[in-house]
Amino acid sequence: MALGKDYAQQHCSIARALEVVGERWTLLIVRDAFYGVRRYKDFLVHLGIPRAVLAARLQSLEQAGVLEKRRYQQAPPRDEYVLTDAGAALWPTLFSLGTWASGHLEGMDVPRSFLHAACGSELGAYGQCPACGDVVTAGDVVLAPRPGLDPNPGNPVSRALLEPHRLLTPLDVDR
Amino acid sequence: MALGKDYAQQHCSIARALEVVGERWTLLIVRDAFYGVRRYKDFLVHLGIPRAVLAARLQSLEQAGVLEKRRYQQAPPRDEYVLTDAGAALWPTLFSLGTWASGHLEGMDVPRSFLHAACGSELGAYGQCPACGDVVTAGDVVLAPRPGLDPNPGNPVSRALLEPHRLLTPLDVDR
DNA sequence: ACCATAGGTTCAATGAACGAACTCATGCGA
DNA sequence: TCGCATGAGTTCGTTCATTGAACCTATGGT
Repeated sequence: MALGKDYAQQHCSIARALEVVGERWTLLIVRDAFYGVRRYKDFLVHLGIPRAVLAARLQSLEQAGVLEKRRYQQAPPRDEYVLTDAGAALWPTLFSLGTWASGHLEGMDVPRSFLHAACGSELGAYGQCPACGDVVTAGDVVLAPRPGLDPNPGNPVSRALLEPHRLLTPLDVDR
Repeated sequence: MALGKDYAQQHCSIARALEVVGERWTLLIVRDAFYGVRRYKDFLVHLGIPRAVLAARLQSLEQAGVLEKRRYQQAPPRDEYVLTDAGAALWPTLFSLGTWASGHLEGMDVPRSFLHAACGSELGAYGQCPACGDVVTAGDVVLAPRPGLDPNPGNPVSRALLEPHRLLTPLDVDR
């Protein structure tokens, strides 16, 4: 992409990471993938992203090995995009980014919380469970809405996310 | 900035974070601030960023409360940009981003390592010290070059970074 | 035969990034 | 005092990316 030309020079792992996930929209797509969004249409309506940009980003994330595109239905042919293991390893980054915003940005009311699936307690700094002491990986995290989240959103993906949902498991969008 | 119009709708802490640090160059500027870069000129030569973009980013990071601009010399007037506490709290994000790239991107040879200043061991997942078990904050991290890093870089900032350097402490660029 | 749906691609208009040149305040050496 | 150098920007024309609307294709349903 475009970041490449300059960033590649940097010879730094952070710069290399940003080459892959640093473009506009990219990390939001990855976030949605953690939330269980898998289909083109669902990314589209949930993010409000232009179609051309979504297609480009899905393709580059697939090439980078973050997402895997796989056919889940033959006729009509339908593909879904699922996080690979490498993609799922982005969870600490995404979690700390969200935690940072919750704690350090003005006027943030935190709309959702991340809970340890095993015990239900809210994850603390560095994604640790304060009760168990475990560092919790994405598959053991439950995303739960909090009061203040719009109870009647306009798109089916947001509606599906009104109920607690385990990360990485597919979201049942069509009720 | 430009991301705002769409991202603001998202009512999600990750989206809010990306509003502040999600633009091109922004996280590399923050990374350099952790490395001890403080002056306009040094950001410029180390990043190879267009001057206008750098000026815009420094200003928006200051407004967001990530960087503090402060006068370190009256005549001629000279300012430096230093991470605030809120800015320094971005360390886990940056660290996990770098860790992710080191572990999951093709053909990454890791050019630098992050060590726990107290004991010298290399930091593990989520920025924990495997020896002490402590979660290490940015101020207790030493950035150390590894073999393979260009031994004779073209700019003084990269030259200064050839020696181990504690994060957040000012970099002595002029030898 | 007609419409709907999922997942795209194409295209003109807009906006952001780029890089070179210019500005301005100051210090310094001759 | 003149002239040059330095740091920290701003200005501006060109290039590149993003946007949103329209179009396309394959299939299924009625």
